[in-house]
Amino acid sequence: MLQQTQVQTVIPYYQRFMQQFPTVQSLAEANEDNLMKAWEGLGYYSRARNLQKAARQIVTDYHGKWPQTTLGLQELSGIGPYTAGAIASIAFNQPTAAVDGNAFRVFARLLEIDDDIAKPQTRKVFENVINHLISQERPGDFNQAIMDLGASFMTATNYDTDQSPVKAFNQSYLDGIEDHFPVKTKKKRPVPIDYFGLVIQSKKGYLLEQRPATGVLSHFWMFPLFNKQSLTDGKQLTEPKLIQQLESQLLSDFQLPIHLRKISGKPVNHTFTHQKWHITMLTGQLNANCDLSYFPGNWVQATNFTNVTFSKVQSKMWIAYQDSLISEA
DNA sequence: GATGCGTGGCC
DNA sequence: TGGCCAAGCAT
Repeated sequence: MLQQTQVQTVIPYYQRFMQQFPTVQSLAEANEDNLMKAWEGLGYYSRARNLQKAARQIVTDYHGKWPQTTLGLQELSGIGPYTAGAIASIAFNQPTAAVDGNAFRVFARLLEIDDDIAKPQTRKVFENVINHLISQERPGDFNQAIMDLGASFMTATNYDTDQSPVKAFNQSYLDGIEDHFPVKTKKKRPVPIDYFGLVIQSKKGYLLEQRPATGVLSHFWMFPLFNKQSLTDGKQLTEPKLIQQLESQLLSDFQLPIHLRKISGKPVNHTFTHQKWHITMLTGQLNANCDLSYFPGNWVQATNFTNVTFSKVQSKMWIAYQDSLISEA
């Protein structure tokens, strides 16, 4: 849970999760819907699937006994160099580095290491240094202390090194160049993508579509999204023309005769690490007698939405739709 | 080795 | 608002 996620965010999820799945065995046997529901809102959902895979590996391949070395631990799904080091040092007292973002930041500043921490190969530099410095007696406490330093006095921005207990060892601070470290190249901006989001209701419920097994929000059930770019085949069309195009596509591809209209209110925006979605919400009435079975999705009553795991962007679309009903009433 | 993968908080 | 950041990993 703590991979790329702050402790503050994780704590309530962790407590609920451990209550629901108290043992490796229980996690291995968990129902997928329950698992995803327990993870709902935490993000990076492949972590949940990998966690269960790892539990199943431990039960079946390791007969319930954890591997205890960094190399052995990395055989488990979802466990990479950092997590393996953290488990090996904290749980099994192995004197091995756990290099996370905190460790990068702390040691880059302490030792003025100017390798670009955005590059994968740089991790080896830090592992080498830390494996020479780490306490042989209390390796877990050592790694935790580094992470706590990085999360308190030596944060990425607004750090307060003057109050730090290790300032006397902080070379970049002593040299007055702490703001030069760590060196980290910038990430690309999220790519903007325009969608229509469809809220279509029949007597059987709202139409939800399952996203493919790969890519953003894989496996999640959402209101159907249509990429405007692929809808027009690259051509520039006015919005009414675009909506007409979508209507005819729904009819020809899925036998859904429908008149679409924009809902009131603002479009839904949602930014992921690499994509920025701008969703124009549409709704419309279906002909009561049309056959609903051609569209590759499910019709779900709103009363059953609590049983479906919603991503943040799906929640936003649902809220936007409900708000539009209120303001139009 | 670069890219994709969520969400929330901060300024 | 937009950019950056957060106890990274799989492909």
